[in-house]
Amino acid sequence: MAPVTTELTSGARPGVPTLDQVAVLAGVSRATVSRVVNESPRVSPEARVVVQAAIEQLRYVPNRAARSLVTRRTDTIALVLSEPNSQVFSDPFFAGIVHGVSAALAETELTLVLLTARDAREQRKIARYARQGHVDGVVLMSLHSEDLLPDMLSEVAVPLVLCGRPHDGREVAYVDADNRGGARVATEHLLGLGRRRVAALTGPMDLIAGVDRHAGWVQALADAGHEPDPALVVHGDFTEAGGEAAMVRLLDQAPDLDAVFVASDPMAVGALRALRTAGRRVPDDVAVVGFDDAAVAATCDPPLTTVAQPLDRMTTELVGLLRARIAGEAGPAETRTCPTRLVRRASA
Amino acid sequence: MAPVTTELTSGARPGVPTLDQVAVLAGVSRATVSRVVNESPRVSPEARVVVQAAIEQLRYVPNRAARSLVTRRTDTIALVLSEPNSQVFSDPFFAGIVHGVSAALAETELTLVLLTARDAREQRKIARYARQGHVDGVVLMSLHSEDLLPDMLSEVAVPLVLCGRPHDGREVAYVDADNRGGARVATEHLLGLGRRRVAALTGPMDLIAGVDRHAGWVQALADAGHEPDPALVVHGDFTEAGGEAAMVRLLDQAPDLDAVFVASDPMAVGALRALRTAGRRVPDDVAVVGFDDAAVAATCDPPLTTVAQPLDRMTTELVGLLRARIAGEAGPAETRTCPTRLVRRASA
DNA sequence: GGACGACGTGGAAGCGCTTCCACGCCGACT
DNA sequence: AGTCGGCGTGGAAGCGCTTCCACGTCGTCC
Repeated sequence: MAPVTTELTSGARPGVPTLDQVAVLAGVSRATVSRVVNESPRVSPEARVVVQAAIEQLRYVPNRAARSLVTRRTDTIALVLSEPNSQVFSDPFFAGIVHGVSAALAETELTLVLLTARDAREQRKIARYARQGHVDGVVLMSLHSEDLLPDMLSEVAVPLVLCGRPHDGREVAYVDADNRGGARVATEHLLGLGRRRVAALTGPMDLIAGVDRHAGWVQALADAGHEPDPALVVHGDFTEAGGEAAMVRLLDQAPDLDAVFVASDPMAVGALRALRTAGRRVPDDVAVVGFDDAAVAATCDPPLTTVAQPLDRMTTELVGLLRARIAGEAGPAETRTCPTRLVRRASA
Repeated sequence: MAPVTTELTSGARPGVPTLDQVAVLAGVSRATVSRVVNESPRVSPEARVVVQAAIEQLRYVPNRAARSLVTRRTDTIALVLSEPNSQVFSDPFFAGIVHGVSAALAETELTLVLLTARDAREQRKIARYARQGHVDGVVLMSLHSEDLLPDMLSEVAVPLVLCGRPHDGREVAYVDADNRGGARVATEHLLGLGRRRVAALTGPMDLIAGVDRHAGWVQALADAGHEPDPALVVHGDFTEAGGEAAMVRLLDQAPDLDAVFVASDPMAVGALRALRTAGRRVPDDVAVVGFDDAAVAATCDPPLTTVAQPLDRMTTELVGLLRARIAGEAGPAETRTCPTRLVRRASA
């Protein structure tokens, strides 16, 4: 009897044993094996031991497709990077978020998959992926203003948390740094140094972080009674090369600037280079504050005063919010805005 | 009749229609719908039209778990980054590979998931993930010498291609740049410039790219009749900060050096900074050649002469090899070594 | 004109798993 | 001593899909 069953079910993939085979070997039913695997309390200690031995011996691993077909769970969450510019992919902030989320998940049974979408076509592919039930939840980052993914994923009704607040103020769970507050503090620091012409080298204005950091700069200047001067702002793209080019333009537009708030550290590194090339000393002639507190901020020349984001906290919140939503415990659209902190170094 | 069936099977997830519902709506059997979905030729044009309309109307998407339970395919491949140092994650080379593989897959029905493993525990998690049948194939990159993943994945018997040749010369499919040749050409270029004391700032020696690039430098010097001088080599870690520190050490060990081959562009940027700080002019006092042809190589000061790797070609080969193996067409352990190219700029 | 393929279709089995339900066993009550 | 409840267990259904097989229904060939 038993051998027949074994042969029948093991034929196709000898390397991958099934529940049945474990059950046969352990001399119990499939139901019991399943209970042991899923740590149900309704199993006697003896049965548990026997089954575990059989699992060990066969090196049994449950088939995920079969399991998720019935449980409708996958124990997988996706981190979607919606970014046409592949260079931004190597931005230390993204790397930090990916690293942090991955670390926050390490202790759990959840697996992280990273998906990238460079255009509408790939966005659709990702929405389909989610719709097909490949993942239990999604974290969306680097959202551009006209991004379709939030809409598409809402429609799919998959648990969703954004990294960065949404552009349109829609009801959706998100975690963000206090970009506006951080930029304001950075600018106030520059003003406190006695600088009168504080420029801004912003990020892309279709990224909410770009918008908010710009807004923080505007606010600090306004609070200090400064007139807004369009010559003092140039928009960058968060890359080092972009930062250098933008700084060149800024020096051209406003040769009398004596300080600049740069919306990201990679851009600030580029800006430092442009300033050096232009013969401006940092911080003597031009004080510089960056944003991110990336590794490079501590090692560049001069070391960069910058705004640190609490990456650990952000990623923990991200994962917490998403898990709560997956568990169905979540209220509507919880949000978390994490405080930033000015890190003083030599550049300002 | 029909309504009953519909209700029975649609109960749980009203938003996600099943094959049955499509079949009922189209007035055909599930088998026929399945054939249409899978583009089988054995369907009449009329049936096809009707079914497609029903699919459209219901916004039907096949359930991946159910499908892969029977087909034993997932249409997903994993790119595994086995790297404890999270900073390396933002290395432009990795970003380029991820981007390229993702692009090469864009035209196919395959989805790319990115997995990272920082320690043995996470490596085991990934092996389990593969063993559970979540992916059809795996690309492994950034392999350290004592990495367990190649062994674990071979055991799982999942189609596998390495990005970078294996340390132990084992039989396994891989794609790699001609790191050794590139390093040799770079060093020969330095020698051709008349430099006599050509140092090497290597990558980590537990990464095969680090080993091979070092070997190329050694070979070029040997070919030119130079005695090996341990003072001329320092090991770095592929990061900018590491490159800077290593350059400082190198200048200390060999103050008379007049050229340096740096095994990666981020390190070269750090090295340039160290050289400037030390008051050495580039290329006048010290000529510098990097490796990667990262974006930063063109924009740094001075622009970096560097060795370009054919990323497009490498990622195309990677995907091609893996797909062939998944399809079962592959012979044993095919390999591809892609030629590199010296890009001349101002630093050497 | 009758047998024979080819072709499109539907029925049904089964992929590996979870979970509901029923069953039998035991100790603890009345 | 008889009944009851709890507990561990096995049987069986069913998750949504693919695919084998059998079954008409044609057009075609001798």
